[in-house]
Amino acid sequence: MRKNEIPALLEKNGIHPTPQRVEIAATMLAHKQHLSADQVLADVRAKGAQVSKATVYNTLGLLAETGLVREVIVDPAKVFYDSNTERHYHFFNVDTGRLIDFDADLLAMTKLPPLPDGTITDGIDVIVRVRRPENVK
Amino acid sequence: MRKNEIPALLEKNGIHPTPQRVEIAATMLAHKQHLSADQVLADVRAKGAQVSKATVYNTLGLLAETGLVREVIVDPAKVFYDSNTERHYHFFNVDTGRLIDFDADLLAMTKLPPLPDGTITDGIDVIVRVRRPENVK
DNA sequence: CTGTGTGCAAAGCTTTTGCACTACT
DNA sequence: AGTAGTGCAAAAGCTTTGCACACAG
Repeated sequence: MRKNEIPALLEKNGIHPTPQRVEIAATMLAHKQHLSADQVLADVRAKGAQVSKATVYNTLGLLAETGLVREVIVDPAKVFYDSNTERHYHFFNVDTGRLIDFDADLLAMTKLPPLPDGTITDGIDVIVRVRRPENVK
Repeated sequence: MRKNEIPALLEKNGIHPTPQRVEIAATMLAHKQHLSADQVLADVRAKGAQVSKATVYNTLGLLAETGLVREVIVDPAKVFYDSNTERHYHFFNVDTGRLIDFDADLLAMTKLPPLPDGTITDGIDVIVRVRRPENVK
């Protein structure tokens, strides 16, 4: 996604495109990637933009609400934001902290259990935790 | 599990059964349940035991390492510890923060994608996020 | 001039770390 | 006395909140 398309995209999703928000969204949406909040902060600062950590969090929250990015919760230490919004699941390498996508079609989930009463599905996360073999603890 | 069985259980898993650890393990393993660290702390304090938050964290970490409890990461705000160690997955109600087990057999996962090179599976988490219908944002 | 919306400093959490202390050898 | 292991106060780190400011009507 090119940066000059960002303001229109934000507007279309009901987000007022301020300079900080455009910068943050441009960083997130440049490629399909997984970034933590402080990686985003480092990236936008590296480009010379002046943004606070709080604004990064708030903006990523907005993007997540509108579905432009997705929160991935695998590591207690920090949330990842994923700019790949297609149906997919994740490998999480517990040794390296690295997150890798895999297409939802590669995992056949044929039946689902009955949902708790009075609820509807909001999303399904599948996390395959992997590590290197002979991992000496 | 009865409390007087706890010390032997800990010992069998290579954990020296100190009074604090026994108290924490007894709370966790009393029923199949999901507790956060500070719920555990509140419980053991309610029983009159004198334990610090740090010890609760360290002990839950030990229990998780030996497989007596399982970490469940669904909520960025806090980790849950699950005393149900059988194969199962989770519903997570995003409105209430409530976590509900469902048996692994209720979800048929017939194929798995090829793992990243040089890794082996460490575990698979499935989280079905649910919410109440007509949730007005 | 008033009201809505934005960005950020500061506060609030959860979790980790380093150290004093204990309990054995 | 020396050593290994334990519990906790304090530190660290991530995330949220409340407020000052800016801007539109």
